[in-house]
Amino acid sequence: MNSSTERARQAILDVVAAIPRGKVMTYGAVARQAGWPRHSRLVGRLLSALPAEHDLPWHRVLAAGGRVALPEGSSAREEQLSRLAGEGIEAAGGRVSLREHGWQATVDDLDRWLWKIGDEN
DNA sequence: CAAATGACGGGGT
DNA sequence: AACCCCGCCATTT
Repeated sequence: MNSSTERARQAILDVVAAIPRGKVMTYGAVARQAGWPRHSRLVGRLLSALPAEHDLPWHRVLAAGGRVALPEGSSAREEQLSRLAGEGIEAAGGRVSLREHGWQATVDDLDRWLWKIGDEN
């Protein structure tokens, strides 16, 4: 297995895991945040092949413009819409308002999460 | 090794 | 807004 790709995988999944409830990020934003610009396709590829046991908020990752990428009519899409609705994210017409729910992690946000700082603050 | 394949993105029409 | 087209990238044919 390719080492650099493996590092990218780790970084990308970390970013996805850090997206707060009620917030969303696009594939491109996740890739850039992970330090692998232009790798938006890789983000989608990884999310499409997640291990059976995972607690990643994959439903918070959307295509450019806030569009739900999963195929129309697929059960996976329904699952995503359901999960989004479950946390107050409206996806009318298969589209989420990035202005309302778009999230850009700050360095501090990531550090706080990575080191689990602020748990009792 | 060339071509095809995607949970993609951006610009142009 | 809806398409189309092309660039992008790891994998698979």
